[in-house]
Amino acid sequence: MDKPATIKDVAELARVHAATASRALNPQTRDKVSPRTAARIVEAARALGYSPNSAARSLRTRTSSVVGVVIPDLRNPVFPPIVRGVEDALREAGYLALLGNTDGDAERERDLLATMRGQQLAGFILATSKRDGVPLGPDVSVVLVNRRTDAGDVASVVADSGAGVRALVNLLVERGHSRIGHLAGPQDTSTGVERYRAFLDGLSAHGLTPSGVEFCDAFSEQAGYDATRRLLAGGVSVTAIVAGNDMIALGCYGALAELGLRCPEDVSVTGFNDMPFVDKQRPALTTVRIPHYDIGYEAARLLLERIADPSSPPKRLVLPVELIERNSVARVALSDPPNARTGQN
Amino acid sequence: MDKPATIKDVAELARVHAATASRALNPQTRDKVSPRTAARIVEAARALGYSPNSAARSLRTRTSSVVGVVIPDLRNPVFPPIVRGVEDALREAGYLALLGNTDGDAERERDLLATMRGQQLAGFILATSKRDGVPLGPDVSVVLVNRRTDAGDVASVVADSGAGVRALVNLLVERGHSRIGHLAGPQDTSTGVERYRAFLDGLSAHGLTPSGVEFCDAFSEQAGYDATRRLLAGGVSVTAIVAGNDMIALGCYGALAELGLRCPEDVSVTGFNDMPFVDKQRPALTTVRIPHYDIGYEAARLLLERIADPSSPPKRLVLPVELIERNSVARVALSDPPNARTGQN
DNA sequence: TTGTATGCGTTATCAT
DNA sequence: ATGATAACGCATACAA
Repeated sequence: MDKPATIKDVAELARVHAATASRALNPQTRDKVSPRTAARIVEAARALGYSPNSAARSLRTRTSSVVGVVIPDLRNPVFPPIVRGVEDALREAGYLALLGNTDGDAERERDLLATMRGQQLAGFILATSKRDGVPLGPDVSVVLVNRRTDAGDVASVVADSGAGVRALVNLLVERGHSRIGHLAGPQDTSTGVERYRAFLDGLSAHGLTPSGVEFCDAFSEQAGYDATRRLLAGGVSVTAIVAGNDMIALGCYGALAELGLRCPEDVSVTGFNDMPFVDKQRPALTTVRIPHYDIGYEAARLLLERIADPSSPPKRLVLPVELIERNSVARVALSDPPNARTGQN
Repeated sequence: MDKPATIKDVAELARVHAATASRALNPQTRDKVSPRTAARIVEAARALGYSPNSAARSLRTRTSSVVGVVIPDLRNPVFPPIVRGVEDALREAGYLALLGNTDGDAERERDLLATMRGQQLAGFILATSKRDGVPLGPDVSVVLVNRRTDAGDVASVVADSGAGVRALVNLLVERGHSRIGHLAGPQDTSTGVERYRAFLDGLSAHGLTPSGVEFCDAFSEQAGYDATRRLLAGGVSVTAIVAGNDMIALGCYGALAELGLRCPEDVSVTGFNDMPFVDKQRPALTTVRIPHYDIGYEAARLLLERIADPSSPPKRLVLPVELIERNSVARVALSDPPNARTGQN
């Protein structure tokens, strides 16, 4: 009894034919067999520790209970909760997650997708950040995370970045800021451009214009540091900086400290993502919390829906974000000469 | 031409039999076919965009190029780099990673392993933390991470926790500390007991005994906070605390601050793991860096070795750790009455 | 309701 | 060196 039991073994023990056992064991077709024999078969399966051979099943049904999950890099702290959410939703449905990292490299992504396609996967969850098209045919189910194609024919789940940035800008304006700069994320990522646009929109809603924008070539601390140095070297004077994400904000902290500028007394800083431990920084970072786990969970739910009914229209989910006020935003000091237009709202 | 090409299509185009095509396309058996026809077959495969159906292959060969990776929770910051290392090593060998979280629940682990076993996986990497036996037969290849069975018949990769803790204790003693307490991790985890034992050993190597030990019921900030309160509520006076890991150390920071104790001036604190951002805490945490990525990478290498040659003896790898000195350890103040035995080394 | 027959795509064995 | 054949385990169309 070394080898795992097959459905034939189960059938034999239950004294039925393999086809009957198959029907009894499959929830889909269970009602096609009498309750009495079904119970006997289930019992036999349990006794033998039967677990179906998924390779055989996949070969036969041309699909599997495995979903490909492709992300840039698991070490980026936004992805673990997303992947965890995906995995939880998948497991509830009896599905498994096949994980792959691309490091944002288009070729790696193609290779990985090609390899995975050979695995008869039921679908894909793509969280890669570049904005180019989806390199998969229309026959496979796909859900995009943190990213949307310009064409609306692919399901996606994103956070409402725009609302988050506008909330940040509103907070700043409420606190009396009018000279506000932006450390924008890479403009070849959808989050980077969305937040940049929302920053512009949020400002203009208050009749303001940006006091300086610098673009980061990565969502990294180093890039944030460099961009801050550039922003301030240009002689622009700001009382607040909206960073493209938390990492960039942390880099900004470092540059500010080096420049002898205090945060938040001299310049307020905001982040984006609410990564672990930004609440423990000095000062604790005011930022926007993104429901990463929920994004992953809902993405998997959406994918499961599409797998169950491929003809269903691809939904595009936008999840709300939450403003997290901490200590990196201060009311602009009275000694700081207020902008002439300050009284207007 | 909707459906993906099969090996039969390739064979037809190359005007050979499917069996020949199979031989030509498989690196293992390529030399059993003439170079001329082999080239023709490879060309045909490329022309048709042929990619083998892994379900059929798995069904036939009773194995696959997929490895199961089981961890407690991806959101625990030690796991992402481990999983990334695993994935990189696997991909270099053309393998894929099937990921599952157990939340440390034994039943969940059993279920997951049962589900995965049905997938004809080539092997498993288990990073679950409980110390009980491995719930898999001897026929499947397994490598343990951060954990070893008491029996030495299973391959494993661990960090040298003992050396790390001893380095921490040595540092503390060098700095004049002799009243040292320990916030031990859960004693049903191998890391928890290993570090506890190493703490005792390290101390006794200097002729010291612990000035207090409290056990945490989890490797969490809250548990660290609670344990610190208990330790100090007992009236014990320590000048240094060795925490079971970084999270516990962070909880310790919190409790100390609440008690009006300054770190490191009043009490020094050490962590373990060197999680992201502990270098940005106040004070920056002195800790031990574990080569998480390498652990994952080497674990996958070991597994691949065992898959290639199941009769090879199960290796047990111990990777070196690195002491990271930052600002949470101070020389004990002169005003603090030194222990009578201080002069002994 | 249950049994029979067939094929999914691949590779291993045997024959040529 | 290549071809023919069978079998891996399962699910389904069809027959009973």
